[in-house]
Order: sequence, then C-alpha cells, then structure tokens
Amino acid sequence: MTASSPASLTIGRLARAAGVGVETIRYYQQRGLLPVPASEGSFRKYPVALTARIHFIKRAQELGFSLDEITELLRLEDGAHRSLIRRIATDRLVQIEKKVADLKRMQKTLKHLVIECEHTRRDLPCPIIASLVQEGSGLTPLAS
Amino acid sequence: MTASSPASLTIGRLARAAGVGVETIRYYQQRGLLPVPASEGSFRKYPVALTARIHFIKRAQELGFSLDEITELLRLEDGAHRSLIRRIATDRLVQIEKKVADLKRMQKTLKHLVIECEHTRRDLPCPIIASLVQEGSGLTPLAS
DNA sequence: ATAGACTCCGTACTCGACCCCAGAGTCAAG
DNA sequence: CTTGACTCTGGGGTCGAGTACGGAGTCTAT
Repeated sequence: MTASSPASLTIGRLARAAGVGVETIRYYQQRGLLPVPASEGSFRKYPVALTARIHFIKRAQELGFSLDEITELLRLEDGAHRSLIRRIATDRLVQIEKKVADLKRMQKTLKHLVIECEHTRRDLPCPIIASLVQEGSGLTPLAS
Repeated sequence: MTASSPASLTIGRLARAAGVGVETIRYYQQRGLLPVPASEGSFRKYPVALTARIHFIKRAQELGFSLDEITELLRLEDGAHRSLIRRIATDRLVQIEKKVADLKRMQKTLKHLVIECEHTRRDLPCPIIASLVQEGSGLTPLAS
C-alpha cells in the first residue's frame, strides 16, 4: 500500500482519469448515463469506478452506438436481458451494413470517375462534372 | 409545340420540378449554390434550367459531397480546372475509404460479439456487455 | 371580386454530442 | 492566509443541412 490514490475524485480528476472533458461528464449526467453523486462539502465526489462506466460509453460509441442506445445498454447491464441486448446490437449491425454498402457504391462511382477524368483529353469536358450534370440541359451559371 | 410549359417557374413549381422543398431552394440561394433570379412583378421567376443545377447538387450529395464541396465544384464547373476537381473527388474518396474501414472494423467486432452472445450459456454474463466493461472494475449502477 | 393557394422575408428551431463562458463559491498547497 | 486552480450553476454556441413558422402581400381560377 503506497501513497494511496483516493477512492473518490473531483469531477476534473475523473475527467482526466477517463480521458474526457469535464463538460462531457456533466452532459452524460444530464442524459442519465452517469449518476450525480453526493457532495462532500460543496463539491461532489466521484467514485473511481465511474471511469469504467465512462470507458464503457466510449467503447460503445466506437462501435457506433448512439448515446440513446448506450443508455439502453446500461439499463440492461444486469445481464438478464440478453436477447434484448442482442437485438440492439444486431440493429446496429444492420445499419452498419447498409452504410457500408452505400459507401462502397459511392466509392466505386467516384473511383471510376476520377480514373476516367485522368484519361480524358483536356479539350473534352471533365467527366466528373459531366456525370453530375447528366442530362445535358446545361447548368445555369450563378448571376455574378 | 403543344400547350407550352413556361420557360420560367415560380419557386414552388421549381421545387416540385426538382423534387425538393421550397425552403431548400431558398437555403441553396443563401449558400450561393443557386442564383437569386430577377422578379417579375413581385415574385421571382426561375429558369427551368435550374432544375438541372439542383439535380447536380442532389447527385453530388449522393456521392457524399458536402454543400461546401459542391459549391466548389460548381465554381469549377467551366471545366478548366480538371486537376482541382479531381483533387476534390479524390479527397472525398480517401474519406470514404477511411469510413468504410472504420465501419468494417465495427461490423466485425459486433458480429463476433452477437454470435458469441448467442452461444454463451444463460447463466454467464452477456459477452457484449462484458466486452464493453472490459477491465473488470465493475460498473457503478446509477443511483435511483 | 373573392377565396385560396402561393410568395417573400426574417427568424428560429431541429438533431447529436458536446464545448465555452461568466460569476460566485470553495478547496489545497505553500 | 493567500493565491491560484478548481467546482457549481445556468445558459448559450457549434456544426450541417435543412424544416418550420408567422404575417403581409400577391397572384389566379372561378
């Protein structure tokens, strides 16, 4: 047992410990993601264990969960609601899959256009622009 | 030459023709994406050709360009700045590739967790939650 | 001529996840 | 015991791409 780090922290120390801003913690409190602990004197004292909860939130965010979904996950955290948790996760998974498909479509089109543009003679119109204009009704220029 | 659709439209008709809301057109005008045409009487008259410009904007958005980027593209639309246009497109391409990589990482992790969860005995903790908690310091429950 | 649809203009609101600020009070190190 | 770093509360601002609203004026079909 060394110099003993305290079992509870001020909000600022908790923020540093968890790698987030003080404002983020207050925001999470408002959203019900973090408890508002009791005060000691006039400042609140935050259990060190809250860093784990914040890390939970951050990791879940990295997996693409919204704070609303994370709130739900935390509510189910006792583990009794496995199938519900799975449903939230698979919902998210479906969204991700759709997004990936969308992006790949964009990627393909764009890549194609860029390559085409590189190989088109300088005196012809840029294929990237041309593809956006599509039906040759012509862009009306902005009045200057 | 049949019943002659007019060469210029009111904002509402243009909006319907282009499949956007009136407010969207006004917004694009504010952002400099669309010209503010002259008025005839006290209402403005919009050239039909503006539908093409709006379609340009919408298609570019579908490819993931922001309105700022689209403004830039429209500015370069004369075709003289091919390499600049390509740079905007390839920048966008790089962003898309990064996003896809991110999503695939999430997807993989989540898929793995969901499958694991389905095969874990009901008396063990849910692996999805467990993976988020990670270091077993335990989540502090919200004070009720 | 009048009803009803539309336009113009400006402002304000939406969503999500925060960030920033001011002012007053408080805590801890030297 | 002072100083300076911190906390609390409350409110506002940010970004992007719009949407919504309200009141006054205007156009058009009947």
